[in-house]
Amino acid sequence: MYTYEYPRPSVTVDIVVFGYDGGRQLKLLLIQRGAPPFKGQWALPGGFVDLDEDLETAALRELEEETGVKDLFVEQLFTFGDPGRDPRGRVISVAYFALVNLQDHPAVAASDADEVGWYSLEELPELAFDHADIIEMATNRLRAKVRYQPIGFELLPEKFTLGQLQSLYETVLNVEEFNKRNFRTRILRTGILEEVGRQQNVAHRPAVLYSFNEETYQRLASQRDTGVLRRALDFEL
Amino acid sequence: MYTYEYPRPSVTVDIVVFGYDGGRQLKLLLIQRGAPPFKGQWALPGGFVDLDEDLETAALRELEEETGVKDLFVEQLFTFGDPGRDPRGRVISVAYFALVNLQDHPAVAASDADEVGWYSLEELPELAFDHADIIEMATNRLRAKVRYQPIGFELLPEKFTLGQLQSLYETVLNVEEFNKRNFRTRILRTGILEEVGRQQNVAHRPAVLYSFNEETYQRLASQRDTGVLRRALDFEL
DNA sequence: CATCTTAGTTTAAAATTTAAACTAAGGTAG
DNA sequence: CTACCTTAGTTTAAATTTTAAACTAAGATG
Repeated sequence: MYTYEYPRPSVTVDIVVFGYDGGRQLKLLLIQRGAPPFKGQWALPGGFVDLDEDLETAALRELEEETGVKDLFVEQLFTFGDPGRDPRGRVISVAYFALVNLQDHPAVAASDADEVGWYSLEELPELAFDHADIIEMATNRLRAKVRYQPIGFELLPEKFTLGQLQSLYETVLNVEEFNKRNFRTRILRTGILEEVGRQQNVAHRPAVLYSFNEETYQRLASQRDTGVLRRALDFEL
Repeated sequence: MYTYEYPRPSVTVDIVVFGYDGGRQLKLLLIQRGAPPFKGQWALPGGFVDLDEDLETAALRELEEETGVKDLFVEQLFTFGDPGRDPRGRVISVAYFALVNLQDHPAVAASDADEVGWYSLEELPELAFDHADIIEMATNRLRAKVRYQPIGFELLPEKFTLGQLQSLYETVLNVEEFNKRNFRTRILRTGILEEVGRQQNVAHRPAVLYSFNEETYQRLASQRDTGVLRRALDFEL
């Protein structure tokens, strides 16, 4: 038992993981709760923060324990602290936002006796706690961020074509179709893509494969020259 | 005394308040700590969250208690939770980011026996805890945000001239001088400014006074038409 | 070898951005 | 009352960027 002079809240982490499989829908990683409260309902992966553990570490640990997913892009989203958001008492949750490509992280090893699943963002089940709010904020963040930081690459496999990249942007931004020529020109102009080969065995002209050049990106970003990126990623809607 | 089955961290809020007085430097609101740890050193306003109180409410309450400043623009910045960031034990701090104009919130009523002061952002004293990191992140957020959201208005008095607005942007972004004609054209094109009179008793041609039109802004922002704003606020550096 | 599908280019018209030279409106000093 | 100082604000033409049409390219398949 632990005793303190003043009352203290519990602190948890929750993690919103977006996945992309090349289709027209983004996916979201959810677990089915095996214990009360909200037993049987779907929720975000997450759990209590250990006292000697960094917040981001806690989020990644809980994610791996509950879903087997690891090695992915992650950043802090927002801290949800409404009194009353958790029926067990005052629970403050630091929410994280993560991106992963489903090719490289396909199977999800269920553990901790909870079910795990990838849900289409447009067809989510009823969610526990205030997790619907957290997901809404994460979705807004993704849509905003994709327009000024090259985070889209986190959702694609190591090597990808410009067509795949364009489909991803169209999916994230929920847009019918961008102008192909201009998408190509804008993206390539930034210099953050690197040619790394060609498609094999496709029943049409094989596309050039690209990979994301982190080095060039860091140079652009640090030079305060983010205008190049912003202008390139700022598609007409 | 309060007893729990598992150990719990303490949760605090800290608030980074930027002020602007028309000069070439942004100001930051700091308090001098009256109690250990870091007694006598300067720090951000902040304190412990009450158990039945919203996080933002806690930040605003602590700010008013410690500095007398209230009624200002505020948003969540980031949650700092490194084990070891506070010598008293595990303390997780939800940091907030705030903007205020110094004309309307000039005097700062010291209370709680601490000293209070506005410091130039370029000449900060040594700071307690990890508050230097928090301030650095807040400054980056301000510089990034000013380019795609019209938050600059929060730092100016109700009525202002285009010259004042331009000076503010030059100060925030640390830029010598923007092109006057283009600044004017871009800002006015958005329609978020409203003419509300003229300067009086100035030794030169009196400028038109403007105020921020929240309604137009909301309309633009909700229409997903944020490109108008981004393009207008995206100054060449 | 014709045909299908997706990849990728060239380019001219339209739109926007840039910045130079200019005019305007007050106060102040003599 | 007039010349002059300071800052406000405009007009506009040249330079640049964006847009989107019509086109060519490359491989697989039957």
